[in-house]
Amino acid sequence: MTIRVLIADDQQLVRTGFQMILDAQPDMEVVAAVADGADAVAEARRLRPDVCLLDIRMPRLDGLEATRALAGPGVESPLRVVIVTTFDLDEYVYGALRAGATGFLLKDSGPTLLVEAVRAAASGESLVSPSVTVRLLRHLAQPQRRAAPLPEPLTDRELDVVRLIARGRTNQEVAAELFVSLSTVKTHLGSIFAKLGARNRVEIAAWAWESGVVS
Amino acid sequence: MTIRVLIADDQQLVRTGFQMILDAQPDMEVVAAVADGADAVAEARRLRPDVCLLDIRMPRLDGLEATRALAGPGVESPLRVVIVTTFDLDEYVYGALRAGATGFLLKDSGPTLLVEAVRAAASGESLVSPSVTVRLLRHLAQPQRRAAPLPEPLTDRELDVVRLIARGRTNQEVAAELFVSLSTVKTHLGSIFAKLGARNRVEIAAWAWESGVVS
DNA sequence: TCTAGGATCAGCCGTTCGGCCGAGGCGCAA
DNA sequence: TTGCGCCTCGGCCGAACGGCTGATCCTAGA
Repeated sequence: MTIRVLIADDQQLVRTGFQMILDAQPDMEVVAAVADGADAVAEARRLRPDVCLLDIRMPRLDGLEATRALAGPGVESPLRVVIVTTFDLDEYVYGALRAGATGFLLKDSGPTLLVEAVRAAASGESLVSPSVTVRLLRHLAQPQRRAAPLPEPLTDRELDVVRLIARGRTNQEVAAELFVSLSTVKTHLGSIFAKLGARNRVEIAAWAWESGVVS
Repeated sequence: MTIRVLIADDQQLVRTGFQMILDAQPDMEVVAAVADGADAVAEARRLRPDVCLLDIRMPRLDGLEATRALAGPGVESPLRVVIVTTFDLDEYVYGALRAGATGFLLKDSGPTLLVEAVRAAASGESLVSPSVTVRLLRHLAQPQRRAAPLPEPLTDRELDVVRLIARGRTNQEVAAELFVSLSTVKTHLGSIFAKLGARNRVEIAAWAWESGVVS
């Protein structure tokens, strides 16, 4: 089963470079190599390749718009898109993910990663450049660490209350769901207010969302 | 500059396999290969390798605990830890990230990715298994898409109110910050309640956090 | 054994919330 | 011009919230 790849980049050298790397793989075949986003969308819809390698900076239609057209939310049969770009700006990365990209590669990644990224994308998986990944992981790990600067740790029971409060339950509902009385809930809430320094239940909810206690 | 690697896995075959792969690289050297987490922490502190490859399932101290000890929040000079495991459970992945891991590899990844992951970790970057990455990216892309299913679109002014409510402001404070009267705030809130189908202000706040209106 | 902390409950009381009524001004489009 | 939607404001009222004091029970640790 050969992996059919479409390449879109406005620089001729990059196109042929990628093509040589991929065609050297026994299980890959470059079915199209175009120079702008509009052509990429047209050819991709016609040929339906397994993986589309898209540059971001392209004439007529940039790579993010093209990604939206090929793999964005609402597209009925989305294609696998790997964004390949020189710049690892955060806005590019998140823009690409939101647009529906499967992978995100920097052009300084080396041929090994390019091949691996295409292979991963073809099977519905994702390979992202290590230098980009490290920032993404920081993003994912961050909200959990912000849970540290809690002045005093909440007890398990208090966390139960916090989770329900954060979902919009009233004290009465929290009491019912935890099988305790309204008074008990209010007592726990009092401790939570004191420990978090919150002034009202919404501040408790906001803390819960920020710190990852609920998600 | 050779990359010094520590391997921790309770299975002898896995240890030697990893060691052979890494020692075959001209720029890598395995400085220790241990069978449990406690030894891993001790040896890592003594030898201070550039990268630690840790399995999750290990006797005495599991990989996540070991990661916390070597790279967790609060550690003064954290080491680079790559988690290598058979299972790609979500709880493992997020647990590893929260514990401070730099990378996350599955054992079915192939030698190429292992080498690349070590190289990435050594330079402070992150390489994560493609099958894991695809789920992480979905997590990152998700909150933006969930902003769509709002029953009726809120007006700009209503969004102003929502943002402040979600941060725990009282109606009085919202009024002051928006330079309007308390009555106006309550009117806006009424519209917001109707449009979102919320029953109380915390549900408004929860919607705001989930949909990405505030972050 | 005594003690400290967590979980459970009760009542009181002032404040805030949220629903409901009504009203006026403004800009835009039919 | 006549709507319509949005923003602005006021008052009323019941329900929910949040602070307070005080109490019992249980478990873990000194």
